[in-house]
Amino acid sequence: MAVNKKTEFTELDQKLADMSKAMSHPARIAILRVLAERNTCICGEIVEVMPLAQATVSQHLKELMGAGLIKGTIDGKKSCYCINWEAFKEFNSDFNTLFGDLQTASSNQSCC
Amino acid sequence: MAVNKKTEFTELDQKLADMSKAMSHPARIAILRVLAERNTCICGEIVEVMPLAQATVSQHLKELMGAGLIKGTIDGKKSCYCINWEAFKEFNSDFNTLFGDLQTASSNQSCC
DNA sequence: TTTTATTATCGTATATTTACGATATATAAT
DNA sequence: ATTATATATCGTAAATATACGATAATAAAA
Repeated sequence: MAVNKKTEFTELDQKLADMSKAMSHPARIAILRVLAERNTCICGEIVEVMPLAQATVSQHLKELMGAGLIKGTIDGKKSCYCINWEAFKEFNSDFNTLFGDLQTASSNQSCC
Repeated sequence: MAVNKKTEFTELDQKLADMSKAMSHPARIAILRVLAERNTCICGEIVEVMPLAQATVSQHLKELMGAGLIKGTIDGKKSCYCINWEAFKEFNSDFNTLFGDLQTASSNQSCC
C-alpha cells in the first residue's frame, strides 16, 4: 500500500500539483512575500521574521528551490535567495490556463 | 517537535496554503477536470477514469470538499459532486492577487 | 590562526498524507 | 424481503512532511 501513483497522471497535472505543493504551507508563502519585498536578496533576515527555527526555514527554502520558484547563490558567508520570476510567471499562467480550461469545459454552473 | 506552527501566519496565507494543498495532488486536479467536463455531476464515473481504488477517490473527494472547492449532494443511491464555482473563482482571484502583490512589491527582477 | 557568524545538513520525533481492502450503510431493483 | 449496487468510512501500512537541536562546513573578522 501507499505506493506512489502520482506518475499515472498527465505531466501538466503533475507539474501543477508540484507547484501547488510548494505553495501549500503558509511559511513558504510568507517567505515568498519577504523575498519579493526586498529587492536585495536576504537570507538570515527571513529567519528573524519567521516564527520558525533556522533549520526549518532552511528546509522550506530548499523546497521552494526544488520547485524552481526561487533561485539561490552562495555569496560568501551568507547565501542569497530570490524569486525565479520566469518560473513564477509560468506557474501563474499554467494556473490561469487550468482555471480557464475548467470554466470553458463546463457551462460554469453547479448542478448541486 | 513537529508542533503545528501554521496558525502563526496570516489568515490569508493560511487560506492560500490550504487551497494549494487541496490542489497539491494530480489526482485531485484530474478529478476537477472530470467534474468540469461533464455538466451533469457524476461520482462513480470518476472512479472508472482514475487509476485509483474507489476508497482512495472517495478520500480525495473529501479533501476537495473540505477545501470548499467542490460541493456534493447525496442523490439516492449515487452521490453527486460538482465544482463550487464561487469558491473556485475566489481562489483564482486570491491567487492572482498574490502574484500581483509579489510582482509589485519587487522590481520584478532577480538579483541572483 | 583562532574565533565568530551564517547557513546547510543530519538525526530524530511526531504528524499528516496516500493508498487499499474490508466493511458498513443506504437505496434501488427483483 | 432479499439481492444488488453505490458510496462512505474504518483500519492499517507505508511514505512524506514538519519541526527542531546539534553539528558540520565555510568564510569573514580578529
